[in-house]
Amino acid sequence: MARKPAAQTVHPAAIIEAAATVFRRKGYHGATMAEIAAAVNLTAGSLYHHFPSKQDLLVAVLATGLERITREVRAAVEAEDTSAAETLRRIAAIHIRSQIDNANIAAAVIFEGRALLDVPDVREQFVAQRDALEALYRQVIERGIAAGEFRPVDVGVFVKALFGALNWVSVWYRPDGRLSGEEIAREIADTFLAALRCPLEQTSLGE
Amino acid sequence: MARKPAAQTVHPAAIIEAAATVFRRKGYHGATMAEIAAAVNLTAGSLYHHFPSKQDLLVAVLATGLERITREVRAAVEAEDTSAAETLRRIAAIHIRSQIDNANIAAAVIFEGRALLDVPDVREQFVAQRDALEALYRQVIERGIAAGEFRPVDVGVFVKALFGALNWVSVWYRPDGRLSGEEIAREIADTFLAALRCPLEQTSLGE
Amino acid sequence: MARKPAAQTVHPAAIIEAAATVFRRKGYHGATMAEIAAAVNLTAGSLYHHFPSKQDLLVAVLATGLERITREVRAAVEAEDTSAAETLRRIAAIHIRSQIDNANIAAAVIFEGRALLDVPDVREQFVAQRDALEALYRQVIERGIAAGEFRPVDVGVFVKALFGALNWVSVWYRPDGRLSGEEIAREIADTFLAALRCPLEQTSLGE
Amino acid sequence: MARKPAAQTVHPAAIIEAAATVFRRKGYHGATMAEIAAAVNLTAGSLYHHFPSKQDLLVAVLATGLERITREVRAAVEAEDTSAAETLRRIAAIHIRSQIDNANIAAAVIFEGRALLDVPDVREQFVAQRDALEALYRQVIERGIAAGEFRPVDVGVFVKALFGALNWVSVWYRPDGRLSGEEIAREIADTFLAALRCPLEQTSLGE
DNA sequence: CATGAATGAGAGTTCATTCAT
DNA sequence: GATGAATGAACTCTCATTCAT
Repeated sequence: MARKPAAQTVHPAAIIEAAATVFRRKGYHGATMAEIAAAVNLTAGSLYHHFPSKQDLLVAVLATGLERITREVRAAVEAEDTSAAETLRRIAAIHIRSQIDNANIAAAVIFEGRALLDVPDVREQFVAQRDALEALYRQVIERGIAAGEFRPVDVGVFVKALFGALNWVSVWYRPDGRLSGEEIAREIADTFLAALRCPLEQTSLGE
Repeated sequence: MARKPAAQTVHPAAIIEAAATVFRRKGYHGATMAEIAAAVNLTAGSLYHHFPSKQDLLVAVLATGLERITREVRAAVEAEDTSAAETLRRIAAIHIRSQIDNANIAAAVIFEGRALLDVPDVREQFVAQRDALEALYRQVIERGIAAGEFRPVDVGVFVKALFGALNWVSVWYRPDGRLSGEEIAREIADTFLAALRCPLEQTSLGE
Repeated sequence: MARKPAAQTVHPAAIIEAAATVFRRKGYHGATMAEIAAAVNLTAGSLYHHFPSKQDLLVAVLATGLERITREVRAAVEAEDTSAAETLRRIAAIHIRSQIDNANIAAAVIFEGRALLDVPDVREQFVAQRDALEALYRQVIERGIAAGEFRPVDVGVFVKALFGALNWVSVWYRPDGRLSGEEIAREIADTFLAALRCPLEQTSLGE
Repeated sequence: MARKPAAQTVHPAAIIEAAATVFRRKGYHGATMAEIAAAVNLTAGSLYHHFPSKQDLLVAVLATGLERITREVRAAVEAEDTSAAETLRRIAAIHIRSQIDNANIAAAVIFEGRALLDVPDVREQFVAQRDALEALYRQVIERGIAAGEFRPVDVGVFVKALFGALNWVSVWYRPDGRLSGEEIAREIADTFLAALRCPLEQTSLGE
């Protein structure tokens, strides 16, 4: 009751990428194992030789995405060879490049993580990893403020706003758009750096 | 053996709110008609007396959310009684208040619209409505730049960044958090206004 | 994506009987929900309106079978209007009639209970019910011995042997066989009663 | 990266025993080739170098079990060196020892044979083998009756009852129980022998 | 209008079986 | 011989949807 062998070996990474692609297009619950499998020329059943469940696939996607960007951002943050402002530029560039180069996985991290939130087992790890990434951004802002490089802002809200602005790129970026990823990163970094350096008087003066 | 139906007439708005709540928690595909129905003390079958399909429910949720915020934002934008800066403050406050007061519907607008994107019929309307809202923000920025109130920025990217920062509130806001919605709105508006007013020289000087 | 209504209401008892029938023919694991459903003119999905899972169906079958026979046997045992020997005749008749009249359910009790043994939740209840039935048989034997009606035997083994002999009927009985259920019951009761009354010397003399 | 295969040649008998073990625990349909294979340190695929199908495994298990006990019982029956009573004692002991020493295979013979009943090919052979065994028991009873050693009983029912009592041991026997296999065998043999020798009057006098 | 039963189309998952290595 | 990857069929269970009552 079975038949044919198949192509070459399928790499886990390829499956993760395929899963992310489908998750992005359909959402976790809307995605089917068959569709993911087809994307790597497998049947649904065969997928189970590589991942024990759909949920594990999501976990793998999220972990991959978070690890990748966290590693890079951490390197930038820990390389204390430069000013906080320049560090912020760098990590904005990393963040956006990550969203463009690994668009599917990055989008899954942003939008599909929620599907794990009611699974206590995995929830913890995911939330921890996500918070760790955010903490790195917070660290940069705080360092800049401590050094007098930035004006004091509410770091909590500021970092969330920055995160929101950067993550949102994943929603609207189109490869054939007007601007490249670098340009977008520069614009966004400019915006937030301007906000961090601008003398308070200018800002708080309402009309 | 059956009893009289307990509740009075069910208002469509209540169903929409219920649907939004479930969509937010489970995602559109993860939500079930039974769960939505239960939230308004109905059974799945009864829901069909009010909405012809699950998809129509989503359409209603999204339309409701977008109309509500668009109406308010439009009023603020068209009230040309004040500066662009103040207008931007106002719409930030509206945007965030909307996300807090109608948290479920707002979240659905942001995260579940995607589920309609592969349904050509509805897609157009949703995208149009969404773009119309964004156009209002763009309008404010452009007016401020034209008036010399703001420094020239890349309006496209700037508005997306602002949108991202504001929408992201829906992800992290907790009613019992440190800051109120107004405070959050003020902080975010401050940030973007600072960026819009800051003399370019300061910003563009890298290290 | 759905269609037709159907016949009259399906009684849970009918589903339980249908399930027992299929369980008997194919075994619990070999049985399919579709097959059970078909036996009551339903589709597999519809079965879930009546029983939440296949396992629950088995639980219901077993509970039904055990309750039915236990109730009858208990009545016979508690009716202390007669000798132990007569009581034993009566419960043998009940046991076998139960296996003939409710052949499918009875067979399930005997052969499919095992499928529940690795489900701790249900295991307890099933084992308890089963042991309670056996205890009734034991009670009869013990009463007879205490009354001097029966010679002393190892009650534990004796009851198991009796149970085995009676249960085994479910394996070999054919409605079109040479003997009726009553006749079979009489033969088996005769056998075990003879054993209980025979002077020990006769038995223990080997050759 | 792979290592040398660890084990020496796998004996078919070991696989049969492993299969029986799993069959007993899970039932034929509940058992998986992977689980059976794992029990002999193989993978599912490798099992097919030894047995062409799961069904063949079951056939082998049943045949092994039936052959083994049949051979021993036949030897005891054909050794006409003793009385029918003593022969019956011997075969009861053999039957039970077989169920204890080869508990898994014996249980499979009793409970899993059913899985072959809808496979015409194999059905015949299995049923024939099973009936042949039963015929040996019948032979002993008939010889005893013919010799006047036993009172006349309905041989058909009597043998089924004996079989049931003996087979049932496989359900309840625990190695750490109160009685040894020999003791159980003696008790059961005592019971049936008593029934066979008891003067009819004693038994047939009901109340 | 409300309901519950029914449906049928999957969805995720399992598994016996095959086969290239 | 052994292995692991692959397959496809089947299975349990879910769910949007329909409709008689």
